[in-house]
Amino acid sequence: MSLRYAVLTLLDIEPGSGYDLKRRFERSVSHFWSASHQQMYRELHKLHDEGLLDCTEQAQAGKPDKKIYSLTDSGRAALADWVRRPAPAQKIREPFLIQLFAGHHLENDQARALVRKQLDEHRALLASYVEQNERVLNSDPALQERYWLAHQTLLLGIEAEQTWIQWAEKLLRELDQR
Amino acid sequence: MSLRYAVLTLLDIEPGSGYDLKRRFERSVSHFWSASHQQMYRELHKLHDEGLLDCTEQAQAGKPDKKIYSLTDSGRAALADWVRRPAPAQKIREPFLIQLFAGHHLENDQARALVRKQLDEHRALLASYVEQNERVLNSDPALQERYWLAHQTLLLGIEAEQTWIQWAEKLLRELDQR
DNA sequence: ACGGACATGTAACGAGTTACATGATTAT
DNA sequence: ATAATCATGTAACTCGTTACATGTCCGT
Repeated sequence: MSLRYAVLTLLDIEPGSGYDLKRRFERSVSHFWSASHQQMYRELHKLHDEGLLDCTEQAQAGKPDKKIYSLTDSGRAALADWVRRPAPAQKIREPFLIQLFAGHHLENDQARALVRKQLDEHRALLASYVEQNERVLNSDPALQERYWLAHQTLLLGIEAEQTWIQWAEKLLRELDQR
Repeated sequence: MSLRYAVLTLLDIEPGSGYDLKRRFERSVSHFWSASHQQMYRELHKLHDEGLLDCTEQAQAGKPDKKIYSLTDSGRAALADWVRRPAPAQKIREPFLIQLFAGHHLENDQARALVRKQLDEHRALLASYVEQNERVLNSDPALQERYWLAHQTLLLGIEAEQTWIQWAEKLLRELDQR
């Protein structure tokens, strides 16, 4: 039930098409949500059917038509209502940690290869969050004030990645010594 | 595709029933995986049909019969094979952070209530991980050595929760000042 | 008498992934 | 020519949640 509110939140901040939304999920909220374009289109149709979104088609020169979605009054009401009810805690599901948990099947160098691979991915994530953070810090102070709470989510993403990376680096050092 | 390997891993360490497994998910791997009993039974049936698990029924005095599952040779082979292939990175989906992202719909005290609620839950998680950790540290050193890598996953869980809690406490202090 | 732990399941639905499908424009 | 970006979609499948269903034993 949360995807719909993620979509409503982004469209509330700024209306856009399914394609726009997909990019915004990748570039601005990837530290706490992800969704494929198939999910977007399905969700947008459903929200439109339920009257939470308006849709206007926009012709473009040299590009396919766009369907621009924006919140209706009942969409804004649904979002404002959901936002203040405590959300269910996320359930963690981390395949890599299953692999370590089954680690007695792994040779030392295989374990190191797995950890190094994850470490690369998490370092790349951290770098992209830090970059995003710099863009925020260079933006209009009035906007920064308006989206101050939203920005806190990015700071959590950064700290979480740093913790992860430190843990993995320590683990690699210990694996090297065995 | 990862639930099946989580199930295989736990049954590889020690055979058991669906009910046992459900408890072990809650008590020993909840820091990286969760699953309901319905998922267990479905997955166990599937793995049994595919020949990765053996099943023997065990009558019990005063309790319902148990179906004890254990890995077949091909089950162990499937696990050993999967374990060394890099797993896909987890996709984060955290409903609470959507709520903060839509935080311009929240009054200051509503935001504080949401954060405090999450903080309580994360503190409870941390306490349960710390308790688990103490049980591990008091266990047979030979087992600790055998499951050293598995134990590292718990240490990550603990550090991740500490990071989360520190972030939330700081956020609460800042919300108090506004 | 009632609730909690033990033990196993079915059915329906919602969420997420993978594969397939189409078609224009722009840059190499 | 060929790939990348823009733009929208369908179909089939797996995974995860919620609700329903049954029955025993044990403690209070």
